[in-house]
Amino acid sequence: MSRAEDIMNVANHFILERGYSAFSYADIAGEIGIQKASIHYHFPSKANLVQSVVGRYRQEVKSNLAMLDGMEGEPQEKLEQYLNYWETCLEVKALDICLCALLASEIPILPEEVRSEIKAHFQELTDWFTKLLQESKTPLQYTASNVSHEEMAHGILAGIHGGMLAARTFNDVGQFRMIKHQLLQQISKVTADQ
Amino acid sequence: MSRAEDIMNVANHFILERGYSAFSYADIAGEIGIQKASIHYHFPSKANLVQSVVGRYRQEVKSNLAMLDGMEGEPQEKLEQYLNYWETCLEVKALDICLCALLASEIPILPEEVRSEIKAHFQELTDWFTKLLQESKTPLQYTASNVSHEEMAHGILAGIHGGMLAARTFNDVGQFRMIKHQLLQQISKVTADQ
DNA sequence: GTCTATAGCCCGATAGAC
DNA sequence: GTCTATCGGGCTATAGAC
Repeated sequence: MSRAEDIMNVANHFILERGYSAFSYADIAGEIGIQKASIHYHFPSKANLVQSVVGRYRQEVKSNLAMLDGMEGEPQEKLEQYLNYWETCLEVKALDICLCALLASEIPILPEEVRSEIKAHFQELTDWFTKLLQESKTPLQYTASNVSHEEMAHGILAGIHGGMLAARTFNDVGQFRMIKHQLLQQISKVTADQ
Repeated sequence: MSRAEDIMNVANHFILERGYSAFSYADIAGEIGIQKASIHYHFPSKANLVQSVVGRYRQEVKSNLAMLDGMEGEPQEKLEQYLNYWETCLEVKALDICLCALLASEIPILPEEVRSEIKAHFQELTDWFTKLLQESKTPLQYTASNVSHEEMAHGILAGIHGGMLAARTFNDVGQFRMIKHQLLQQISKVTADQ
């Protein structure tokens, strides 16, 4: 693995732990065992480093969503897989939430390059949720309640982000599982006994 | 208004804008027109200052919830009023979200005094939502979907927090309004034509 | 590519005059 | 209560040797 990738991996970890403004080149250098100046050789500025880390994260998410798109299965099952993915991440380490959700709270002080990456990521996820919901051939619970596909997609994104923050705050994945269950019920099929 | 209150007001503003680690005594001093040392006279440490600001915020929320408790009206109407309150805050200024929701993303690096205030606030809000939902005499939409009162309460909190972050990220209250509508539909009464 | 050294600035916090 | 002055440390970023 290249040194640049080492740096991005460690940076990713420290951003999740401390946020944009509270992690430093010194943190990364100390963890890898190099000097701060060496990081500047690979990533000239902090804005550049974080943009690279977020860009890499976005690519990873995109390829995961494309993989789900290529699979058999109903739309709700794909959404469930996405939720399961994050549940597993939180089980391994409560710190491990969506990089963009974490950085979003620092929006006003982020460099513009990073801010636009975060917005684009949220937009992509919402579009993906919306497309999935539209693809469903049978009516889902929320459609009976005067909630549009787009509103539900935004509701899913907000629920996931809020649930991640709650799980992290209490160091308890159960907080996320409750949101997951509630969201999955909303997008479940309407059946006769309901 | 006392000097200590001035300081807390300005601190509140800068925390919402920059978060815990990126706001400074110098920011506050500059805004008010005093010296950094004067702030240390009123609030010995940064942890102490932020705990005071969060404590004051929690008191304010508590008294608002108590006011809603004392009013006539169905449980859903009280929840709607709470959502309307935040919608108005966001309309005035997209920065103005829940202080604890904002600080929650910095949980791992916050001083323990602040961390426990945030947890306690989330717990109080969730308890209030749960109590309201239990009080409803008629079945609500979510109860038809195998979602418990407690799960719905957590879903409301997560939705509000995620919605606030989205509205702030895009500087667009519409992002919050969609969540509000979706949540209100879930807690609306089950009627014959649905 | 990595190092040492350092510039230039910001930080929280304290001492002590007034 | 507010000030000036300062301590000891952090930060991003750069210059230049190797």
